[in-house]
Amino acid sequence: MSSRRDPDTSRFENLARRRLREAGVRATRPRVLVYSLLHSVGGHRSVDQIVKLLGERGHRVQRMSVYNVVADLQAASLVMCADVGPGRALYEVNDRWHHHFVCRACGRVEDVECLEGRKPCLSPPESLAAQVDEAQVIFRGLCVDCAPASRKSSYS
Amino acid sequence: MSSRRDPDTSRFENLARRRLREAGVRATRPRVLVYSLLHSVGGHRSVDQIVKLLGERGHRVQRMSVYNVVADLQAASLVMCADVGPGRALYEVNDRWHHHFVCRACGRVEDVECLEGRKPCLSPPESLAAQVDEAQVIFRGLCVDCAPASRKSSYS
DNA sequence: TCAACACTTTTGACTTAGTACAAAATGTGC
DNA sequence: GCACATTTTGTACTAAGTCAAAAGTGTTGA
Repeated sequence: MSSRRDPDTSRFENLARRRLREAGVRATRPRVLVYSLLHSVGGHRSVDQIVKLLGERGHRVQRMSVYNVVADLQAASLVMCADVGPGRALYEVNDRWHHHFVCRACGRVEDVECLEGRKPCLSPPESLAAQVDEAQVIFRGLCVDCAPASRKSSYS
Repeated sequence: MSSRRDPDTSRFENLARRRLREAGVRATRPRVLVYSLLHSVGGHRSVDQIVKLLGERGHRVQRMSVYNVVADLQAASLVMCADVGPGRALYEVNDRWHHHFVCRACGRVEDVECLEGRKPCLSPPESLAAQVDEAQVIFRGLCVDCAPASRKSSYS
């Protein structure tokens, strides 16, 4: 039924189905929908935003299902949770390892290229006797849109 | 009244009062209590944990007040919010700039020394045309207590 | 292609985290 | 010590995430 709505959508969904199978997870309806949505819209999305975006496209999926799905897809390394500080969790497709910049003023999140491009890109001090498999960096400051406004007050 | 409970407590509270004044914020009861608590117990504490810990010490403070207090103290650079991923915000005293290690299994948070020791310790790529004032790193993996347990399954 | 079965989704209620606002209280400078 | 603005308190509310049991669906093997 969804294949008749939009040619692009079905293309994304077929890709999603294949990727899911390859990763060893069952290609259920919510999983295909969530994964292909994240692919098509891009960016960093919260669970409720995913539910809303799918709803707008005519796909009713439960909130709880999306919570399950993102957890499963994260375990399968198909999506990743963007560390942007406390608050609600944001998810994105896991293509290339990267970091994030968060604007203090407007909350906008942008990707920051990782020089390494793969997971353990920074090494923690030896003293931490544990196995570390990833190091996410959060850059904070003011984005190009917000910087001028607050710079004005610094100059006064 | 609190000064008669515990000699150490009043010492922390006097220190806190002085620091608050120096930072230009009014030394109100909740602020003094929260700040001296964070100093004395150390570690990374959520708002509700702070309310509970204060309650156990005989100080009743509203949850809402603690939210206000940590926001004010953060603005005054007296406490900082530890970026440990989505979920509730954790606060700690702001002494030396450092990063965090979070255990995937038990959620434990540990401090990781920052080689620089002061705020913008990593530079973002030039392409991000914005002013960046801090870069927090979150190391994820398994802590010394959890590592052996899951290593077992990797070896099977 | 079909049936069986385990794995997922759905549902609704519940816990936890954080916010809004107005009234009461309190710290600080004079 | 007073006046006044700043904070705190209390209550109610929204948002975010979890739990558990029943219903439903994808996959495997015949």
